[in-house]
Amino acid sequence: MALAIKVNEETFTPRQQAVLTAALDLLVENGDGLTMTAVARRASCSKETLYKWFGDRDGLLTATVQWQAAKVRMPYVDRTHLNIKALRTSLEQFARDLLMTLIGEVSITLNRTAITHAAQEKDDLGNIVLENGPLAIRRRLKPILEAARDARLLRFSSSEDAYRTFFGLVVRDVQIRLLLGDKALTQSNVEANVEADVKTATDQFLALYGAKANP
Amino acid sequence: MALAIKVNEETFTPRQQAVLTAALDLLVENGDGLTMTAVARRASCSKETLYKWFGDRDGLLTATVQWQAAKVRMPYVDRTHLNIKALRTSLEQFARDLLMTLIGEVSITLNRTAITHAAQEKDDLGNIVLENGPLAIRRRLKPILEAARDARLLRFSSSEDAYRTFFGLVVRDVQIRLLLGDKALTQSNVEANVEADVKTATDQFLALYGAKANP
DNA sequence: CTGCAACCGTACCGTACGGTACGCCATCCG
DNA sequence: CGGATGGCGTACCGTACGGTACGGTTGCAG
Repeated sequence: MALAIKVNEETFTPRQQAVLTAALDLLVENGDGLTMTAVARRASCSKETLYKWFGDRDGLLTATVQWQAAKVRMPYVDRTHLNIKALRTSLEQFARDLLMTLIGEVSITLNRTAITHAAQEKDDLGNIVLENGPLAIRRRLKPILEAARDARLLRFSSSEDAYRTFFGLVVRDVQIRLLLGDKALTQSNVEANVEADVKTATDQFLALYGAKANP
Repeated sequence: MALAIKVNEETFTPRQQAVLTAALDLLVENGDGLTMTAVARRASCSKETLYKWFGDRDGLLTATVQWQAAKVRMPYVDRTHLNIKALRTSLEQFARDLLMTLIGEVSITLNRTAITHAAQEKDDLGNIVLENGPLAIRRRLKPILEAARDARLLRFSSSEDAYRTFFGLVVRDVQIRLLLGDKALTQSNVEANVEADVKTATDQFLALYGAKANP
């Protein structure tokens, strides 16, 4: 994963990370009303330093999103001992991780910021979030799906389609509703149902792609 | 709720609709860089008129989104002659409509604008888009699902869950990727696959919830 | 014709914010 | 101790944009 390397090389000093934390906090609190002055004040640094370190406002925004998005961790899955039980556990793990991540305030903020950014010609942030979100999941999940197919646990013609179906079954309309600020979907509300949703999504996925169910 | 009523009563004169069209065009072209001056120039009207008609920038934005979002039309479905074939056709119709709508530039723009708006404390636009998007679909689809259940064509315990599964199977990761500006997902690219995706999603939904498949 | 209302075009104001400049202090090195 | 570097705080500049004011024009009613 080229991006992870890039992120790792782009190493920020602790002081810089403090600044990025301040920026992220402001982003989460204040929506995208992120001003350089506010970040400087929050981080107790001068604007001049911000510009020196990050170039301009976009640079600061990009650094913040990049740094934060890279923190998303995918679950590790042992591909060597794949049986139906292990597969189910792995899928549930992925589903749980995906759901828990994208209902978090940080994820919502990052996605909103990136989408706002993409509304202009700029697609930097969009790509960063994509790369560390949906596409990262895809990269991690696909090999497992394919391994499961090789082990005759799953059946599908396109692992791409299988992945996307899994994504859809897990996420459903939760993300878009959260992004749009649906007040009927409080975070705690959703969080309480994560386990049930994870189980349902996994069951449904296995019903659709499990070897037995898909002759 | 007050909002839906407001939409129906809030009837715009042709001149006002021309202004809203100009605003929407600018929104689509220019991202959310919508300025009052630009709208006035595009619509050949004075800023004073804009403020007189719409109050302030937010009012104009709200009117634009409201007016446009209300144009989304749901397919009509005959609930009285439900058999498995009619149900499948209806579901495909819904899926096609949903997909075609949300991959359109207008929908993407509206959603982006609403999400940007929701990033601030404001959730006006978010609710409008929600109300005319996902929630409108839900309102239309749920009765059909329940009728199909009554006709023993579908089996599920919660029509809410069934609806959300359908949504997930149809939309998958398409919307979020488009909103984030994924360059790998051109509109024509997606559009070409709509029919296949519609069929797949419907098949999968019926496999999960069809009476035969779900004993 | 006259008055009036609506509306266009434009000039104008105030503010917020991105970006820069500068003075001051702390730490470090010779 | 003295110069230099890095960084804080603040003041400042320019611009873009939301919002207002005003003069000019059209169309209509009496």
